[in-house]
Amino acid sequence: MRYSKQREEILKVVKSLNFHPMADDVYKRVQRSMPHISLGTVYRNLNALVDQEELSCVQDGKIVRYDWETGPHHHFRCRKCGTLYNVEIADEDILKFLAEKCEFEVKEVDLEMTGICGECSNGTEE
Amino acid sequence: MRYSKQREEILKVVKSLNFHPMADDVYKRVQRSMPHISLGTVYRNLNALVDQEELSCVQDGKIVRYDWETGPHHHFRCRKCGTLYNVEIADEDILKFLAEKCEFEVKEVDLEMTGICGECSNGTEE
DNA sequence: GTAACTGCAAATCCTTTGCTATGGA
DNA sequence: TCCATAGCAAAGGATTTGCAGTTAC
Repeated sequence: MRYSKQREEILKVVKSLNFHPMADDVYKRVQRSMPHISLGTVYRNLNALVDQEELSCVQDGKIVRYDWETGPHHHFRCRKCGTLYNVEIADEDILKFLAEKCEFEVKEVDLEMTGICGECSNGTEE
Repeated sequence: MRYSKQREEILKVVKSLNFHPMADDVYKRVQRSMPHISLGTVYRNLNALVDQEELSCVQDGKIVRYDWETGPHHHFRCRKCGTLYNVEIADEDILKFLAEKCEFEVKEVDLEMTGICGECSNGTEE
């Protein structure tokens, strides 16, 4: 893959954000430094970066969100604020657990957990 | 919600299928007995049935698939044939497992498992 | 009778694609 | 130079919505 200033900037933006942006979020951010960039270029590069495993992505309802984290990981969604958090749980533990519980031979798992995050439960609990 | 012949037929069709149909699959099937039904009506009724919890749905990439199973359950996708199977695993077991592994207080989990299903591994294994 | 529901078509949203121009190696 | 990549705009697919006519109750 050939170098491009646009792709470099797109990658930098996703890695700099502390949330899981959708393509349009990335587009708006990159526009600040590259006003002429097109949305198509953003989509093409995000897809390329996911293919190269420099980024990963999560399906969030109908839309795709991008994720700076490329290693195997799972997601926790806060019911209150909607934030999507990355959660690291060793896959081997989950697979071992599932081996006992599931009739199929599971090779890979994707977990989406839901609950209330720490931020949102502050003051509510204690 | 008022009765409608269309909704009754749509529900019947989803419950009769042994796969997870997308709206258009349902539309095509219902058309056999109701040639004038519109795709909009199918979408509206599928959404209504999910709201009423007479059906559930699964996000499958960009599209929504409908599911005759309304109780809590998970999904296993075969890498080879693409079939989406329903899997019943007691949520309490998973939540107990996750309580130890995850920093968040998980209230709900959604598992998407991947592997090769029995049908597809026949002959390959043994 | 009247609100909810239908069919139809247009609109919407996110995403991809075709095309010509540009720029990295 | 040459081909991958950019920008732009048009097309695409799944889904929703607006509206006028129809139907359940």
